[in-house]
Amino acid sequence: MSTPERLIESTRELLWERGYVGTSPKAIQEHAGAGQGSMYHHFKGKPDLALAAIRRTAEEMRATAEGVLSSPGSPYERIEAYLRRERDVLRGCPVGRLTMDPDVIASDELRAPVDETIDWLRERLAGIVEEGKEQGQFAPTLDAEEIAATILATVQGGYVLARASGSPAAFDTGVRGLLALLSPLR
Amino acid sequence: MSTPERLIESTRELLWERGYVGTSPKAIQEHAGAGQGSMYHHFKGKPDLALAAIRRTAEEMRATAEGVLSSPGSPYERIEAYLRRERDVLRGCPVGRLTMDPDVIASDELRAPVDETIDWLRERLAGIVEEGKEQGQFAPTLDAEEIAATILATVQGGYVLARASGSPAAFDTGVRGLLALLSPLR
DNA sequence: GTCTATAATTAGATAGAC
DNA sequence: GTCTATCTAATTATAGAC
Repeated sequence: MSTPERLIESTRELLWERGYVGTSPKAIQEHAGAGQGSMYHHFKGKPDLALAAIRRTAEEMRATAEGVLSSPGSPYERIEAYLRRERDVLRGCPVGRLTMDPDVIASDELRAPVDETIDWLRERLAGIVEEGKEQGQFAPTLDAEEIAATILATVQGGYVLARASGSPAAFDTGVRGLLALLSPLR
Repeated sequence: MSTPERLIESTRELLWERGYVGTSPKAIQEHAGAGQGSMYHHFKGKPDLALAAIRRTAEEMRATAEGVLSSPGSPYERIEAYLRRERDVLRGCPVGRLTMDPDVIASDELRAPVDETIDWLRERLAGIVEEGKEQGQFAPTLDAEEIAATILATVQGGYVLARASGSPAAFDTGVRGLLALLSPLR
């Protein structure tokens, strides 16, 4: 892997684990096996490198979600597949965790990829819920945008519950509750 | 206010805004108007002070939640009151945000108050859902523990959506979706 | 109890040799 | 492109005077 590549990938991992505030250029350099001069040659500084890392993480998450959401099956089944998809629950969401970072939120540039990804996901889910309403799988009284926000919030909040308790179980419990509420059988 | 008090209150505010990793002893001292020597006289160091701050924040959150959840009304109404209670949405949850802090999660002592508070809240909500099932307000097929986890996750995740978009609206949208799914009328 | 002095380490970056 | 040297400020303390 090229040096810029290693720097970006290292930044992605450290951002996921320690957030922006908790990630120092030195730590990135050590993790990437690159010198200081090398880092500042390829990137303007920490924000520049973080932006590249965040953009890539956001892109990847979107691709993963699209893969699950566009799979065959009924709207309910696709939402279930998204909710039950394998996740590294205790590591948290690599995109969502950035919203708790004061420096990311303070920068419009760094926040943009986060905002866009979550917004895209919400719209994508809303479309599927709408489909489900048309097919009679979901009650016509439900608001697709609202349900989409609830689904996303349950996932993002599930990470919080799991990390608080130190076990992925809490995530799954919350997901099962939501699926029960959404279930077309009830 | 006494110096230790001011130090604890300052730490609480900074932890809420910048997290543990992003909060320096110096920032705490400046915010509290206390000198360095003063801080190290009253507390062993940053972790000791943070523990006092986190414990108090957890206690306060529990008291606030109990106030809303023990108010008169049906189970659904009390859950609705909890979900709709006034919040400083864009600041995030002062307890939940700590779960994204690597140093808090790495320390059993610092994580304990967070874990206990969230766990207590989940049990408290589960009891109310159970009540609702007994009264026929919620379907008997629902699992109270699961629904409680979903409610808490929706709240915690709502903060994430709101901070990503920079607007409290996303929080409210997710809450409305959940209330629609829980509604005894549907 | 509070203050100042001191100190080892890191953060975040620039300059310039190679 | 990568490296080392250098720099300013901040971090997280400890020591000891007042």
